[in-house]
Order: sequence, then structure tokens, then C-alpha cells
Amino acid sequence: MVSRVRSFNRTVTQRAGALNDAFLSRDRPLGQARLLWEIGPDGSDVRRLRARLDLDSGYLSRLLRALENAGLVIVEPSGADGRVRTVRLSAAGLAERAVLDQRSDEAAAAVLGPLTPCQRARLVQAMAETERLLTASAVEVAERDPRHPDARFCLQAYFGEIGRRFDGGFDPARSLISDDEMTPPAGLFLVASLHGEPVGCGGIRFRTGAPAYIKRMWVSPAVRGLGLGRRLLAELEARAVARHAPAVQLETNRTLSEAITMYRSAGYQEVAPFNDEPYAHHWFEKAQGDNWREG
Amino acid sequence: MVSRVRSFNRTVTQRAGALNDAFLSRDRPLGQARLLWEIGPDGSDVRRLRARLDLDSGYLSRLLRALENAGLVIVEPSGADGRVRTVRLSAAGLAERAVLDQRSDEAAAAVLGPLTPCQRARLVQAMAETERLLTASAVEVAERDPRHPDARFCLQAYFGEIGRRFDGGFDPARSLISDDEMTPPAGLFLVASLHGEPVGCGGIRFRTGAPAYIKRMWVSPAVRGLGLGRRLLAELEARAVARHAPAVQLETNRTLSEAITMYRSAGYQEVAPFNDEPYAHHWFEKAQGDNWREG
DNA sequence: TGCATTCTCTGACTATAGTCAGGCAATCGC
DNA sequence: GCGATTGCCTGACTATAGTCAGAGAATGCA
Repeated sequence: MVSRVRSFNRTVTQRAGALNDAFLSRDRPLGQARLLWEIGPDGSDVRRLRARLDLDSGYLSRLLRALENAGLVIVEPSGADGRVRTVRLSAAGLAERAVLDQRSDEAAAAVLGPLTPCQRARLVQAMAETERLLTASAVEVAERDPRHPDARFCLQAYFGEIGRRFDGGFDPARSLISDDEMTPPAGLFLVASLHGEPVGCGGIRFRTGAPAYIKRMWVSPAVRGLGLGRRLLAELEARAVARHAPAVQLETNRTLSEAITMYRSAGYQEVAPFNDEPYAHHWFEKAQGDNWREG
Repeated sequence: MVSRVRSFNRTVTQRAGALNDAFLSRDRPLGQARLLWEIGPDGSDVRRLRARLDLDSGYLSRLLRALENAGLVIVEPSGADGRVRTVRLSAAGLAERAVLDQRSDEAAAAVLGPLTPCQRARLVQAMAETERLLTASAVEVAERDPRHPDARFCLQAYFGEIGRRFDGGFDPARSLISDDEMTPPAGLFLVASLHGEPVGCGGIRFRTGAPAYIKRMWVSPAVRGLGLGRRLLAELEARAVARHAPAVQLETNRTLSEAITMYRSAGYQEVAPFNDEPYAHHWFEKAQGDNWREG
């Protein structure tokens, strides 16, 4: 399998690499073109760009100056924070970006060009599958403090979403778990990131000799269908096993049907309510060790 | 479809680009590492390397010198031609290349790592399909004189192959077509290339008011299954149409079963022998205009 | 044999990518 | 209010990639 992946890398970097460079190298250096592209039609904060492109602040500053001198971008102080600066494309910058866009379209069309319609359809489908799975593999899962900005972002997104989905809304204050309980050694909190941006989370609380308790499982809509929920769950379960938890418990709301399906297919069995979580309709449990009788 | 291709390019250059760079950038500059890799365990002519990597001769010379000074390669005069020099890896160079190889393996394994076995299988399959079709799309077809080195290469390969496959061998001298007949204006010859290397060919001879005659269709074993035979055939037919040929004819040997299948599925109908080609067992014809009655 | 070509190498360049240290202003936290 | 931090900028670097012109030796061709 590894050799297949390598062979793919080789072919694709030859082909797509050529594409990418061609689309960028108009008459402008690649770095500038990439930046121009990344700024986007709606503009962006300089620090966002720095994080996204992973550039040295000095280098980015210089690139921006070059684009500014070329009349392609306008750099202004951001309203809220006087230190932050925002960049947006000027009319000329937008035009330039449109050209890049068109070149990119043409390059992509040139890939499809020599193929028969049937081959094209198959290629596009295979590309979509490859892309989805490569994206899934690019997601990184790491332990984080629940108070970490990335964790907070996920939790806010989670609360926002269930607030919209639960029949009577959702009030985090009524919840049965606190940040402290998902912080070592009482428990832990996992955040999944894609290209540095948080896209999913899940927390667990350990109780000596008793089932571990999973809470706050969330996957960003942007990456759903990549198996991330299952992966987070597996990672949490692995940590429960490492802590000798005999089983893992969780509960969920009836409106979260995908989650319920996922829990069932991951081996969770519905059990009688083991707590009085006000928003729960289903309680699940999965044995982890040999020392737990099926409930 | 174009946007799907672009999205793929974006994702994959991020991911595979990182891969490729990571695998190369050990402590050596990327250009040197790529060269080290490309020299391969069996060594290579300098001019081959220059063609394959598409490098400036001065630049390549300098890269070789750097590798030589580092004790990784040995550059010697080639035996046959005093101008040409050959490069081979020293023991240290082989070791270095093995390290690159291993890094590359590790990088590929890291892609598969976060996925479930099922996802891995799907990814590998989708990658293989994408690679096959991207390769197919990278093949370029161009008119060439049959005496051009690339054309000669294909013809030699073709003669060699049918010499092995035909029951009683094959003698090109007994063939019914000459180079002149596949040269404009009498006819033309197409050569398919992949990354500059010839991988297929096909010739056609025109006869005013009579069917055009296709000959010397060959596809390198390395690229079989990519639809290149069909593509060459379609290109030849298009040129026959442009020359107002009412139909296209060809004949083939019974041992070339894949070719026979391909001709049939491309719309060719078997007809009575229209010539006395000594090596033929099947004669095919396909109408191109409206002014040709089915044979 | 003589002339053009091929192959490799050297020297002299340029441009891009990227790093590092430090400075200045705005903001945050106590 | 004050110190630490953040965000952006400038200056001074280095290294890599790549180009261009030309030299010198070997070879091919007439």
C-alpha cells in the first residue's frame, strides 16, 4: 500500500505541481501570486494570512508591500484592534486574481481535455474520493485544555449547533460536566484540527473503577462524512482503556440522529438512563475491558 | 467538473507537496536530493538526467559537482562516446538514497496511518485510479515524420513485439507500407509521448476517394489499459475525415487479440480481405462519411 | 581533412524564498 | 498605570534555483 501511495505522490506532484506553478507564475513571483490568491475577494487580516500560509511576519510584510506598490492590494488598519491590519484587493488586484482564476480553470480543463467523457467522469470521481480521504488523513487529533482557544471555538460551535437543533434550545449552564472534569487528571479533552483550524472535539471524564464518561463530541459540518467522529470516539476509548476504565458511557439527544447511528455502529448499546442529563433521550454504553458484564 | 479538478489540485498539492518536499529535504538542498534520486542505483548518463529533469546543463553540472564533492556520486567518462559522462552512486550515495527511500516510505505510511483499514483500501484504490487517468491525460499525441528518432523507437519496439508474438516471426521488409506513404501529403504518422518519451504510434495513408489505410498501431506495454490505442485510432480517424476519406481500413494478426477487441468496440466491422498482407488474419473497415455503404 | 555539432564544464550573473534580530505602536492583564 | 504581549514593520542577511555566454574536447559528416 505504501508503494501505491508513493507512486501516486510521484505522478500527482509532477502533474498537479506543474498545474499549480503554471497557474501561479504569470509574471509575478509565486509567493506574491499565492498571497494574492489567499487574500481572496473579501480581504483578510494580515495575521490570518500569516497563520494560513505559515509565513514569517517579515517576509509576509515584504510581500504585502510589493503587492501594494503594484497597486493590487490595499492595506488598512483594522477597525477593532489598532495593531491588526486588514488587506483587501484593489480593482486591479481583483482583476489579477480573476486572471489567475481563469488560468487555473484552463489548466484543470486541460487535464480533462485528452480524456473521453467516460474517463473524465471516472477521474473526477476518483479525485473526489482521493481528496476526501487525504483530507481525513490530514486531520490531527491532540489533547488540549478545554479552555484553550481552539477548544473554546469547538465548544462554542457545538453549543450553537445543539442550541439550534434541540427542540427547546440548549443552555450550557445546565450541563452535567465542567471544564475541570475534562482536564487531567480527572479527564481530558481532544481537539481535532485540519490545517491548524479546529474542526472537532470530544471530552472524557475518568472515574476509578467506574465507566468513563464521554461528553461534548462535535464534528464541524465542513468535515462531516470523513469518519472523524468515529476517530475521536476511538481515541477517547483508547485513553479510557489506558486508564483501566471498564466501560465507556455517553448520552445524547434524539435530534442528533447521525451521532446515534454512529454510536450504535461503533459498538455502543443503549442502556437505561444512568444520569439525569436534562437534554438526553438516549443513554449508551460500551464495555472496554473483560471485567464488565454487558449492561 | 473543472472545479472538482481544481479542488483536488489544491488539496493534493498541499498534502503531496508537503510529502515530496519532506522526503527530499533531508539536510541537502532539494535540487541535489532530486538528482540523487533520479540517478538511481544503476547510474545514468548526464544527458539523460538533463533531459529527464529538464535542467540547464550548467546548473546540472554544478549540482553534480556538489554531490561529487560530498562523495555521493562518481562521474566518469562514458565508454562509447568520449563526450558523454556517466554518473553512478558511490556507497555513500547509495546509503543516502536508501535514507531518502525510507523517508519517503515513512511519509506515505503517515498518510495511511490515521485512517481505518477500510478507508486505507479505498484511498489506495482511488489513488491508483486517479494516477492512471492523470497519466492517460498526460500523454501527448503529435504528428511526426516516421524517420524521427521517436517514431523509429516506436517502430522498432513494434516490430520487436510482433516478431515475438506472430507465429512465424515478422520481417518488416515484407510489409505493405513504406515510410514515404506515412509522410505528408501521402499520409501521416502519429507518435504518443509521456514525459517526452515515446509510448505509442500509428500511421495512416490517404487515397483520394478511397478508404484511408491505418498501419503500425502500437502502444507501449508500460501504458496499456489507459485507452491510448483508442485515442490514437480516434486521432487518425479524425484526420481521415478531414481528408474526406469515406472509410478507414486496417488489418491485423490473429495473435493481437486485445487490438482486435479494441477495433471491434471502436466500431470496426470485419470485412473480406482487401489486400494480400502476408501477416494478416483479420481485415477491418469503418465508414467515416455518409457516402459509404456498410461493407 | 575540415567544419559543424554535441556534450560537459566554468564563470558571472539575477531573483526568489526565507531567516533573524530588533523596533515601534497598540493592547491586555493585573 | 505599568509591564508584558501582540502585531506589524524594517534592515541585514543567507541559500537555493536558475539563466546566459562561452570554452574545450570529442564526434559526426561531407
